[in-house]
Amino acid sequence: MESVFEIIAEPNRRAILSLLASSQQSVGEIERQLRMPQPTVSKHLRVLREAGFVESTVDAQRRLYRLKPEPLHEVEVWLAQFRRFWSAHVDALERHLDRINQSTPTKRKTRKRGRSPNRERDIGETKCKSK
Amino acid sequence: MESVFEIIAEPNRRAILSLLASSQQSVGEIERQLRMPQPTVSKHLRVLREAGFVESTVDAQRRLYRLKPEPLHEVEVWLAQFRRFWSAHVDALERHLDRINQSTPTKRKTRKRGRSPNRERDIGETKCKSK
DNA sequence: CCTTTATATACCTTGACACGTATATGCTCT
DNA sequence: AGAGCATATACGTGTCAAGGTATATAAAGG
Repeated sequence: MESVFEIIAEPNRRAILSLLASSQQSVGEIERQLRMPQPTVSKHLRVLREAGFVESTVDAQRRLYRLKPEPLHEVEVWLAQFRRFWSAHVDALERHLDRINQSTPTKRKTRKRGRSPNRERDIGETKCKSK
Repeated sequence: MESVFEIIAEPNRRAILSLLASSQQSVGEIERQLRMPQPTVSKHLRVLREAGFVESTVDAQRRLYRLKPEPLHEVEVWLAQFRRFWSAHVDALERHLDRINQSTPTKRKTRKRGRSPNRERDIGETKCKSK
């Protein structure tokens, strides 16, 4: 269990984090709200704690867990490199349309040599050129 | 292989995505730049493709892969609920200090009944009060 | 055609991890 | 001290995914 990304890959852990985003919770409260068995909660909390996602405070027999944002920030940072693509959604679509409609979308060394409009075998693929 | 988060949990896949963030690449280029065996690249690309992270374009025998941002945007959206914590780093620290210094942090039905300052067994835990 | 290049897939093995069940630890209150 | 609650941990089990190796598919070029 190394990376931050593996930690948040688990749905239950994400649910716990989301819950703690609103406010700190005891194990029992998490258990009830998320409807998962107590050992499961404890084990996930352990993982989250050791990874620095949460910290706990002892309150009598209870333990109150609250969020620590640092590891999530790490995800945010990784994600930042793609941020320019969000706004580029429409742009990308346009460029895509260009690509399939015309023959000189961007820089291309080889250019169209006449191909028949036969389908690809792999779905999801877009034939763009041939030579 | 369901969720977007499981997809990006894999380090090699994240590397591929990062690489594609700069520009589209052929399988061979990815293979060389990331120093991973070709079947590995192909398999990860397959996962990424089926999850909508990338799309491919046929260029002769090559396949050019490029990024599709939608699934990553999904991560961004999930992450948004924690965004207020980034700036709250310092705030959280302050609140924490408050908590360990005073005796009535929030609502508490039972109140202090005199306890000795013995340490917790679990490291990483912060004793905040006792009763 | 046959070879080379590029990419995809099949098969197998291995290891990690999530879960359930049972149990341990620790605290509180009477 | 004993009962009961809250949380943590140990253990056994099944599943699934990642990696390696080998092979299939397909296009290019001589």
